[in-house]
Amino acid sequence: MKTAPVTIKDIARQLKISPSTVSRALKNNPEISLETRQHVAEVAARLDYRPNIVARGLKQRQSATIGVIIPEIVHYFFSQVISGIEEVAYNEGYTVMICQSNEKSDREANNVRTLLAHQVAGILVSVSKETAGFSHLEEVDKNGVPLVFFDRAAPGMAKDQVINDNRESACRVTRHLIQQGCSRIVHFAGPQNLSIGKERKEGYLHALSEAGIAFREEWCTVADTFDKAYQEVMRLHQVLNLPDAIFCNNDLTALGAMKALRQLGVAIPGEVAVAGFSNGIFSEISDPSLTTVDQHGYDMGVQATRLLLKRINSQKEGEPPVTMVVRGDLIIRDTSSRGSV
Amino acid sequence: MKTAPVTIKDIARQLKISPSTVSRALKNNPEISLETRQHVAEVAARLDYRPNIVARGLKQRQSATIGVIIPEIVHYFFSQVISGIEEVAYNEGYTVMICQSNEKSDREANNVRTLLAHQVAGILVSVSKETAGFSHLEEVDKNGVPLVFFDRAAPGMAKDQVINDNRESACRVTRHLIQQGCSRIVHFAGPQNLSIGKERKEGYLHALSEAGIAFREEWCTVADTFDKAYQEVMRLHQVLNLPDAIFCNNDLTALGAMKALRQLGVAIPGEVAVAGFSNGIFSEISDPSLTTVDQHGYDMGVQATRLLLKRINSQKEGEPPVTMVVRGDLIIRDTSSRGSV
DNA sequence: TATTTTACCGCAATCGTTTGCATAGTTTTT
DNA sequence: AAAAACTATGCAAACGATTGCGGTAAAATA
Repeated sequence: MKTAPVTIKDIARQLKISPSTVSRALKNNPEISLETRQHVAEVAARLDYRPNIVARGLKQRQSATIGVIIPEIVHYFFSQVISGIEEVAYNEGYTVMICQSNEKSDREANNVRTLLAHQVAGILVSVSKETAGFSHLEEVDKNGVPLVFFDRAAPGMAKDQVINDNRESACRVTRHLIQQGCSRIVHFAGPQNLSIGKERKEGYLHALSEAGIAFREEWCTVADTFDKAYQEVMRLHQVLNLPDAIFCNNDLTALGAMKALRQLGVAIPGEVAVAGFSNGIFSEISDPSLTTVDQHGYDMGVQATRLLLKRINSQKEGEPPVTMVVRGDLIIRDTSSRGSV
Repeated sequence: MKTAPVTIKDIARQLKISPSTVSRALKNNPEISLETRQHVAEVAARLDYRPNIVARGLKQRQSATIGVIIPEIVHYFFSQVISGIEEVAYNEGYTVMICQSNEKSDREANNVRTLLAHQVAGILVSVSKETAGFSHLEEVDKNGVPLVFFDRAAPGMAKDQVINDNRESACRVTRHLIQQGCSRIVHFAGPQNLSIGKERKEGYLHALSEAGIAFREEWCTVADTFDKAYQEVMRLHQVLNLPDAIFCNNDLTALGAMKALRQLGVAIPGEVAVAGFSNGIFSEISDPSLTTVDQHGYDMGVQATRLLLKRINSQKEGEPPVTMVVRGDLIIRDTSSRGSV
C-alpha cells in the first residue's frame, strides 16, 4: 500500500498559503511571520513531511552527500576510517556514499563518475594500489567538487590530504627493531607508486643509515599480501640466509611472514623479529602478538571529513591545500620483544 | 576552475535538435533515427556528458541507489556483507548508500528517514541490537520502498530476508562440543530480542536435549562483547565451577572468554573448549585458533541484493516474502580439538 | 492525385524545492 | 495627508531529465 509522499505543496494547500512560504517557513526564515512558521511546523509534523533531498539537490546543484572511494572495506583500518567519516557526516546532516575500487584503477575512475553524477558535495578518496594516472581525479577538480585524500594520496596532486606520518612511524619501527639487537633487517614493502609505500620504505632506510647499517638491495622486496609475504620468506630461506628481523608494510603481510616462519620452525622473536603496520584487530591477538603501529583510522576519517566539510562550506576558492598528518603510535608487542626471550 | 557540467541541453544546442530527442537518443530509443542517435552519442562522448542522476531521480521518483543500514561497519562479517552488496549493486548500475546504526534504535530510525528522503530504490537492513519496536521499518513499506533484511531480521515482520541457519549451525557447534567429550557446556548468548540471538540459543538447547544433557539455567547468560565475556568467565570462576566448554554467540566474545581463561591458567581446549560464531578474520590466527562457523558474509550480501533488486524490478505487489537461508559451515580448529591434546 | 501510414522529432508539462522579484497591506516618516 | 519604508507573502522561473501527445514531412497505398 504505497502512500504518495507528502510534499511542500500538500502543506501549502492545507494552510492555503503558497509553497514558497512553506519552504521559507520550514527553514525558519525571519521574513515569514512567526505565526505562519508555527502553523507550517505543526502541519509538517502532523503530515510527517520529509523534504525530498533529491529535489533539493537538483535545485542547489549539490546534495548533502559526500562520496567515499576506498580500496576495500574489509580491511579493518579502512572500516575504521569509514566509521569516523560516517560519524562526522551524520552529525553534520550529510550522508555518505561508499564506493569500493577493489584496488582497480578503472573501477576507481568509474566510481568518480558515479559520485559526480550524484552531485556529491565532496569526495574523500584513498587511491587504489593500481592507480598510476590521475586524470580521473583531476576531473573532480574540474567539476568544482572538493576532494581530500586520506591515507593514500596521489603524489603530485596538490590537494587537501590527511595522511599518516608513514616515514616517521616506519623509522620508529625500524629503530625499535635495531634497539632489540637486530641488524639484518628486511623490509616487505608496499607498491612504490603509492606515497604510503614509498614513505614507509624511506623511513626504514633512514633508520638504517642513522644506525650506520649498510642497506643491501636484496633486503627489500615488494610484498604486500599475506601470500606474497609467505612466499617471500620461503624464498629468502632458500636463496639467502634469513634476516634477523622483518618489517612489513602491513599487518596481514606480517602474519603471512609469521606463518612461513612458524612452518620453518623459526622462533619469533628469538631468531627473527617481526613488525607490521596498521594495528589491525588481529595484531593484538595473534600469537605471538604483533608489534605494529596504530594508525588511528577512526581519527583519520574524522579529520578528513572535517577538512572536506570546511572546504565545502568555504566560498573562497584558491585557498592552499592543507596536509594533516596523524601521528602513528608504535605498539610494541611480543613479536619484537627480545627481552622476554 | 569550475566548469559548468554539460547537460542534455548542451548536446541539443550543438546538434540543433531538441532536448527530448537527445534524451531519447541517449537511451537508444528506436523512435529516433539511427543517424541522430549516432550524432548524439558522438557529441555526448566529445563533451564528456554525464547524466545528472539527481535530476533523473527526481523525475522518476526513484534513484538508482540502494540504502544499507548496518549496525557497525567495523565488524569483519558486516564489511564482508557490504562488499557483496557493493559488488552486485555496482554491476547492476546501482550505487549504495551506507548508514550505521551503531546498534542504536533511534539512529536506525533516523537512517530510515534519511534513506527515504534520498528516494532510494530499496533498503537492506540488519537491525540493531537495541531495536525493539519496528514502526520505522513499517514506514519504509508505506512509502512503497522494498526492504529486505539480512542477517538480523525483525521478528514478526513479513518481509524478504536472507539469514543464516543460526539454529542449525549453533546446533552443529554444540553437537561437536559434545562429541569432544564436553558435557557442561555454557552458552554466552546474544540479545534475545534479536532472532539471531534467540535462534542460536535454541540450537544450543536442541543439541543439549538431543544428547540427553539436562540444561541448567545458570549455563546461559547474555554476554556478547569481548569485555562482557571476559567478566563472565571471571564470574563463573568464582561463583560456580568453570564449565568444560563455552559456546559463544560470536568470535570476539569467544576471544574475550579465552583471554580470561588464559589469565586463569586454564588450558584450552584441554580443560575448557571454546567455540565462536562468525569466522572473523582473527579466528583463524588466534592462539589457539578458534573453532567457529563461517557465515559467508559476502554471499549473504550478494543474495540479499539480488533479492532486493528483483523486488525493485518487479511490478506486481503482493508477492509473498521469501526467506533465503545461507548455510553456515562449521570450522573446527584448535580451541575444540581434544584429539590433539 | 488524394489519402493513409510511417518515421522522426518537438512542445510543454512534470518531478519537489528554492529564490529573485513583485505586490499588497501596514506602519512610519516627513 | 502624502510619501517612504517595512512586513509578509505570492508568482514564476529555474534545476536537468523524462515522456505523453502531437505535428510534419516523406513514403506507401488506394
